[in-house]
Amino acid sequence: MTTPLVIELNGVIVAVTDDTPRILTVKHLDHSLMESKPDALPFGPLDPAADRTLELGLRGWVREQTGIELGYVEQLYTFGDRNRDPEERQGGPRVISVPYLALVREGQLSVRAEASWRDWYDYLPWEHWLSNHPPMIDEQIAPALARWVKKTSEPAMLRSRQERVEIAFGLRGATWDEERVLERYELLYEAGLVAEQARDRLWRRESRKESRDISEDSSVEPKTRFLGQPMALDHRRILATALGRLRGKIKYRPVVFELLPPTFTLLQLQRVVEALAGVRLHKQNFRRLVEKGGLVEGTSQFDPKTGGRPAMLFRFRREVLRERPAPGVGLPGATSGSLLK
Amino acid sequence: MTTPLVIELNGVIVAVTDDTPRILTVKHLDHSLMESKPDALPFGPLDPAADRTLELGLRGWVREQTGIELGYVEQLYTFGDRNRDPEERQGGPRVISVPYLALVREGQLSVRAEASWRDWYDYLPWEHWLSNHPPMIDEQIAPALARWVKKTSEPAMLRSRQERVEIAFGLRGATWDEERVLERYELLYEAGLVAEQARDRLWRRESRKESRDISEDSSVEPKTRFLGQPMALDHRRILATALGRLRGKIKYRPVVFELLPPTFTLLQLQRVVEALAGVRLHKQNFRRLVEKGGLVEGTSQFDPKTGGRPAMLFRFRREVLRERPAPGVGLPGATSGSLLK
DNA sequence: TTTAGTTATACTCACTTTTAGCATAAGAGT
DNA sequence: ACTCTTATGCTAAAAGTGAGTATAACTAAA
Repeated sequence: MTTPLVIELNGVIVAVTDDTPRILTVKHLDHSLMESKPDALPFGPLDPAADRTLELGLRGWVREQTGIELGYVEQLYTFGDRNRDPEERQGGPRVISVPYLALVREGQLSVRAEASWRDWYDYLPWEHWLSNHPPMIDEQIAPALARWVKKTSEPAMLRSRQERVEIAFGLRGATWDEERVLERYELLYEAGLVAEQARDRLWRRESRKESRDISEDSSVEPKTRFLGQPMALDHRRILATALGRLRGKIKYRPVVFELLPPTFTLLQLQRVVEALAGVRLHKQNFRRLVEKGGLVEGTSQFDPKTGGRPAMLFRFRREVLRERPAPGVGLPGATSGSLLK
Repeated sequence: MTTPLVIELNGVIVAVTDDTPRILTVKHLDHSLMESKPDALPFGPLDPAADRTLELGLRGWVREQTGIELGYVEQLYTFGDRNRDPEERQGGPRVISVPYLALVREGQLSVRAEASWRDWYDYLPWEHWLSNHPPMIDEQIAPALARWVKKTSEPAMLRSRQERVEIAFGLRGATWDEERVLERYELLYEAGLVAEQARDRLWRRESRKESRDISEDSSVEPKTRFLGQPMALDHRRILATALGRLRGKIKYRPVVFELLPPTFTLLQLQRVVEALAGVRLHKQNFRRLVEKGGLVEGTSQFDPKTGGRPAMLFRFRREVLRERPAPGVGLPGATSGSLLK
């Protein structure tokens, strides 16, 4: 008698419109105790007999649930911890999920009514540094995490938690690393600051058999409101993985262009990068970098609707792939040093 | 009647000794037509009932097959294309494989007799640029790939192949990107330059049912010897994935130290980086970079066995994690540009 | 005990990149 | 004509990089 196994495919479908990064969500029938149906990513199981590749399976589910035919797609990670899906506890199969990141141009698509575009910072508001250091971090996150750190009595664990918190959230002089999105989400989850943790705890209570799963001090924060909009299952963890990956990738591969029309102004390009990285950039230097770096080339067309002087329209310069080893847009602190003899 | 599904866990276990990167292999019982048993990575199926996480499952298999208890471990990718495992064609279950990269310190380990350490460049010799541009590239690979490119008649396909080849192998003025290891292996596979492709083609012939799987022009090169040592199943593809990932990662995360003893000389550190990247570095500048970059700190101990002046022993400086967003060792061309406003 | 060979480490110098601005250009609206 | 807005050109100072020279501290052979 073997335990059945299911591979679930998830799609994090990203577009940037109006300088806002958005993801495509669907409604999920949740039999949980959460008030309303939480947002979910498009997802569905792999059909081991019919789907020739994982990616094709994913494309099929996305087509069916949202009406979109995906272009650029990239595998993110494989989550396989037991009991990520609560149905597993009620005798369901072991579920392994394989999420994909997909980049599309929102304007050129129409989606099913069941699906809708949401600002991804609604789910991960602490990642939004466009205007400034989000006050939420100092006002809610830092104190709550400090309490959580102190909840453990073991000194080694305490130091480890302390270090994780400081590095992840750039506290006490540590520098904020915009790529550590997943680390941040997981800390907030462990510390009980996101609604999903409370939900999963309830499920854990219900199925008392595995009481050791209830870690002694991962408890719900009483006075803190939960942070950000929750999602179904572990979809927010997947979203965090996607955001982290994308923030990393734009630095060394020209993926931003998947989110832009074939021709665009440099400010449009900059806004997309900023929206993803969650950081504001220096306009003149950005221009110099992408232009001199050979990443784009001017068409001789102009965009008259800029509000000021018309901007030249640029296009992605494919040849850069031959010329430079890691063509991306670069972000603060990217200078790491080169040492060829 | 559902098709059964199996998740296979693979470990690419890396150590660097004598300035040579090595991987741990085991013997694989292969019912194929290949002369002798090909080398394999340690691997085994996930037990959906017993293994709480994928990583734990992997650690178990590695322990059993090699006698090693793994430390640093990182998931690589999930390969799910149908018929990667030839047994699938003979009615076996659908196999999805999830490989992990593990870094260990070889000197401190003793492994089972069934397992053995192999130079990873034996399997991927074209990646070895330590002494110079490997002659194999110009003498065998470039001409063979050029023939393969021309085998297609469709112009779009031809251009696409041409571009892939040039970018992957740094031909015709393109720059060699040491991270594109997987791209290179896959090109060689498609072009029939590695033994695995010939083997898989034979299997494909045998099970005639799916004749469309035989792509018209992915044929075995007649006059060329196959390149590099073959491995079982698709383990060489997995190895290529691992090498590419590791070459990327040393640049922005301090993973090299997982391969070194707690204290080491700067030359030891440099040799490990060189072994992985397959590139030689400038000694004085390397020293400046890791020292000023805060990646290491001197102990006041010295290593007397250097052959010349004794070298100071250094240790990894953990605090760098707080200070710098992406602490790694840096390689040629890493200057990408930073644009904070 | 020189002397040659080997590795370590300090320092320099000529560039190149990056940061942070200033300044001008070319449109729209009043 | 004036103001506001966005685009784009340009530059000085600071920081970082690539390639070497010079010196130090050891071992082993002459």
